[in-house]
Amino acid sequence: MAYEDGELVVAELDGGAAGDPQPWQGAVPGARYIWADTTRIYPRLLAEGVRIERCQDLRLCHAILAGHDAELAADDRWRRQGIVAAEPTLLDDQLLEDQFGLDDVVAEYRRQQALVAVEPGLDDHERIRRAKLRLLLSAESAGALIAAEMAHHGLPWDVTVHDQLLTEALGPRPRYGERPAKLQAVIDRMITALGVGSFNPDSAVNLIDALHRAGIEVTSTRKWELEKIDHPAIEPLLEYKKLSRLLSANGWSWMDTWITDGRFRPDYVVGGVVTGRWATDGGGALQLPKQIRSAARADPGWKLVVADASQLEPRVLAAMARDDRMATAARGHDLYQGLVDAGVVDTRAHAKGAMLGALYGATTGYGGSLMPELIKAYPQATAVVEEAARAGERGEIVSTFLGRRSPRPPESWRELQRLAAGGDAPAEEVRKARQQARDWGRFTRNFVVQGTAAEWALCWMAGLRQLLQGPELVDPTPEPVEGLRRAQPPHLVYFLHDEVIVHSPAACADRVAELIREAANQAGRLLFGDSGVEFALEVAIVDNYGQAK
DNA sequence: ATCCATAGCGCC
DNA sequence: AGGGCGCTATGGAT
Repeated sequence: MAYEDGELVVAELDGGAAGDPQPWQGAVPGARYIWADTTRIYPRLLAEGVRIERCQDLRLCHAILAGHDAELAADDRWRRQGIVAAEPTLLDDQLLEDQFGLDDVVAEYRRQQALVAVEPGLDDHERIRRAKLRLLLSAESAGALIAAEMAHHGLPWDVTVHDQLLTEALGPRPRYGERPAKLQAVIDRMITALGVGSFNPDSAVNLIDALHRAGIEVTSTRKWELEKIDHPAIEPLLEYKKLSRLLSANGWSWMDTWITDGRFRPDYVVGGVVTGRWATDGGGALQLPKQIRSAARADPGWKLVVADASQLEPRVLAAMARDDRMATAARGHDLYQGLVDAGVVDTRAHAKGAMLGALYGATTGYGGSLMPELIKAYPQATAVVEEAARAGERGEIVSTFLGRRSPRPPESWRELQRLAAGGDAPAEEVRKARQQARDWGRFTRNFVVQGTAAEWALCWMAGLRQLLQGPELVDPTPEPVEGLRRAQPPHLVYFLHDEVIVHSPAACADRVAELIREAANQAGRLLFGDSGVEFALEVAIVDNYGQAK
């Protein structure tokens, strides 16, 4: 079932009848495993205690390369939908095996390699483009391994603490179908204050109707609209919204569904966002509210090492744009303060507003109004996002630093642009077309920075994962007494765009913190070489996640 | 009963 | 006003 060719090791998706010896009796050291889909294979290996050092995930790499090669893109067997159904069944497994034989895996690998190989006769520009793509393919594939390993280990989660938090906020866990006592009390307070009789506060229609009957003129029930109103019912209403959100999104049923054996195991979806960010499939791991983070607790004798990159996106922008002046502002720990110190803006809040405005495409507010200042001070960096926005407005594709490409605007978008460009289009259509073009421009503007930041984060994690396998951290003692868990080295357990958590034995947590910083520096150099940009981190060694930040 | 869009809000 | 997501509940459509 395994095919070896130098460093190339091809592993079939699955093979043989139940009971046959599996192809992996252990990982081949140093080998790069080439396979169709990490999510299909690696969880099973991890369950057997097998850890892989490197892989190439052909499905993920296909998705990236499809933006570069039309012929490859046309082979839609490799699209995610073709490989993983929402809920895979045994039939899907069978179809998959019929669809992808070993030959298909080898052929796809060869085809992908041909697109990124450095061959004689290529000019410098093309060599660099290919080298970046190779790095992106490795980083994405490493991400696939890391996501599976995170799911395997899980974020340590204390359901007792979680239950206490919920009980404190909402009252004791109610019987099925009932409202927690404190939640009901808040509703009662609100209804009394409104004085219009009982209604269902979960229904936006009922709620807005009740507010109107009480003489409160609102057009929506959004928090920020309600906050402006002076009425005794507003305070309990906002409190209700907060509590009901906690209950429905991260309450007891979430706990029952997502916490098993004291671990939170969300399904990360590598490359699940167009920009290259990860998504999750269930569990909402990327929206874990601060309210309940203290339930994420290290095991006894262990620590959580929590690290997040400070102002990652502005730093990434400075590095990818080779903007030395912005790199200088990023030299300190606080890039926004750096902008103030450089005399570009007067306050840190303004610096942050201006920076985020540049990244997201603000046109009004002080974010928008400070753009001229920012452009004057940092022409290099701002040109990168401005050009990306202009390209998007023209319907062009933009690219991250390593070469992940943005999607084409939809056909309906192109149609409207063509119509508006025609000359005799109604003024209303022209206005809509212009609006739509600006919207797409904001998307492409943000794409290049968000996507490159995602690449930095992948490289950071991939490097860290390797450093955590260093001999100093891996306990070499043999398996202890039967039934006891083997001593584990520190391992990644959580990822949130620009933040990681490592679960580490307390004794080596300090060293882990150093390695996280080292990995951040390495990632910066790996992507951008000697850009002069520091990738500052906030690192905390804590017992629970709530103590960080 | 099931699908889909929307409102609203959590995270970066 | 702005970028990217996922999740829950609601309510209309099928």
